[in-house]
Amino acid sequence: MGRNRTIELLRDVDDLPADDRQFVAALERGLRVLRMFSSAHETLSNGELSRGTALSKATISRLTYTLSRLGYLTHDPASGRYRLGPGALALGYASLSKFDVRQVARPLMQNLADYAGASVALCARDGLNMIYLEFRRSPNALGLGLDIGDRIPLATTSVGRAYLAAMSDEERKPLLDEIRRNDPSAWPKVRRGIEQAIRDVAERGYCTSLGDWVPEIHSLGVPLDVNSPYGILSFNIGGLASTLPPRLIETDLAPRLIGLTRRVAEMLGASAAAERLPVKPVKSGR
Amino acid sequence: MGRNRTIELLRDVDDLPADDRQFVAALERGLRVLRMFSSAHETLSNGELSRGTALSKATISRLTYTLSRLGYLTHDPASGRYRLGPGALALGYASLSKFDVRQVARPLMQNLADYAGASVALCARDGLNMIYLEFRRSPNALGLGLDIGDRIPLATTSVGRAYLAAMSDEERKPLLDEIRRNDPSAWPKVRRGIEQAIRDVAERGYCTSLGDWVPEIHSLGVPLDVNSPYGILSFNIGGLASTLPPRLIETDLAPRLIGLTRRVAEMLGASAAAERLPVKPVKSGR
DNA sequence: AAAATATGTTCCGCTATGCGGTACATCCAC
DNA sequence: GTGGATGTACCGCATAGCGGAACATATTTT
Repeated sequence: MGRNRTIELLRDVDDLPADDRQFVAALERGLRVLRMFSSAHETLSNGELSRGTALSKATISRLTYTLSRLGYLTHDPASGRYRLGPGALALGYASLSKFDVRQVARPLMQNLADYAGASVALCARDGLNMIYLEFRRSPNALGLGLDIGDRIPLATTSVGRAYLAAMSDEERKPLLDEIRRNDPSAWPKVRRGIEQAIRDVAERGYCTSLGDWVPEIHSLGVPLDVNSPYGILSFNIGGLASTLPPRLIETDLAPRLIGLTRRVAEMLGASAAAERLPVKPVKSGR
Repeated sequence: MGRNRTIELLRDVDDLPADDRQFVAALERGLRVLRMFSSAHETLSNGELSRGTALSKATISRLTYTLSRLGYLTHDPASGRYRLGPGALALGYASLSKFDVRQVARPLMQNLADYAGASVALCARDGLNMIYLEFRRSPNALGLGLDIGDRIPLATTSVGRAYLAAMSDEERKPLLDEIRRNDPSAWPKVRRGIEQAIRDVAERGYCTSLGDWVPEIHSLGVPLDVNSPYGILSFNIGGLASTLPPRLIETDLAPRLIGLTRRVAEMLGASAAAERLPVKPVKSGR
């Protein structure tokens, strides 16, 4: 039966088509737990995990036990709290390190961040979020305490909207559906923001979010449509509203961020080169 | 057995006490899959994964499907191969970024790497491996293509032995048992190396591995016994045998690496400060 | 050209798995 | 003390998810 035609978009957690004989739920649950750890929650207790993941206490207990045995979490016996262990590190870093857009973009991002007295980020999509791949900020910039690996919403941030604006209509459609389903009550407003962004990107090359996500934060985003394994990427400049007034964005920062994006895109002509090492069988010990 | 032409870093801690009512096996299997991806294997096919993890084809197929849906892997339809997706990144990076030993040590490590024309690494233990937390190398140094997040064996490398040397006898005991069980035939030789290292560290503050892991690689290691969430850490200098002759190590490099370690340890007086944010319940959507 | 290999996906029966309710054990605060 | 948290352990039961095999599909061999 050749019915597996659907494009593999990364459907986010939460909506499991339930009756999927292929889906390994226990794995998903375990990853839900790991996912809770971010720069905002360096350490978490079983209780917090249970609340944050909507999994039963017993289940969490088993999962944290398993993850600890495997080195993905470490347990602080004194506080009874967990934090990411050395094992977790290997996962993420491997993908980051060889990802050359970052190397190329980093110095330019730092310059612009310093110039604007704000922060500049490079993001990819992860479900209904945008995830920080690279992040530079001006030393004296105030802002949210974000860092590489953190996630921010897709629908209400400028990076997210820039991302959406760069997609083809067919790709965007299902994603918008999901956003709507995810929070129907917010949808009318969210939708307007996105449509505006699509127009803005088409006409001026950038879009904004002036307090649409966090009231006191302004930001602008520009998509980078380059052939990366993570698909479309996008840049933003973000900071306090007072630092980034609309006029400044429009006349000065937007052209600069667009320029940055253009230069990065140019520098990425020669990439690729996939090496494929053979993988030896592992003795099935156990 | 055959020559180790390709270095297999991913040997897992294969021996789990099996009958553990608390242990979630499906989760472990899924993580085994993610773990296969490293700087040596940027992309992998289902077949390679099946071989490398000793899991059945059907199981791998289900796991890669699940991981892809969740954004931890991305699938390249053309080649049929997987690579780590944006989701994976969030895991590792969160733990790395806030880990201040790295910030402190990095510049010193770079200096020493440049001076020695070799590479310098900071490692923690992950099962029976040492994992690279930070890594600096001289621009013109040849060596293994390692990077942050990669793993190398505990028992035959200098960092690993330095780590072992810094443990208390009671802690070390079970670990040594595990090493022995993991490869009984190699044990006599491995054991001698470790005992030598323990003596060396006690008497001179460092230990070496002169080709004990990879024939043409020499290295020396120094433990850093500081109160970190990852437990004991250790530094190494590593490079080609011709670059790191024993005499040079003994007279020049060892004192320098010990000095580096000492300085890092001193700088880490004022650390700690744990912030604990509350965790809001998640609407149990589903 | 098959035919032979190697690859990945799907199907399906069976059992071990892992889920969650409950009970138990601590630890706080008051 | 009691009441409210917290985390672990137990255990019955449904089902998740495992693996062998059948089925596709691509790649190479003859």
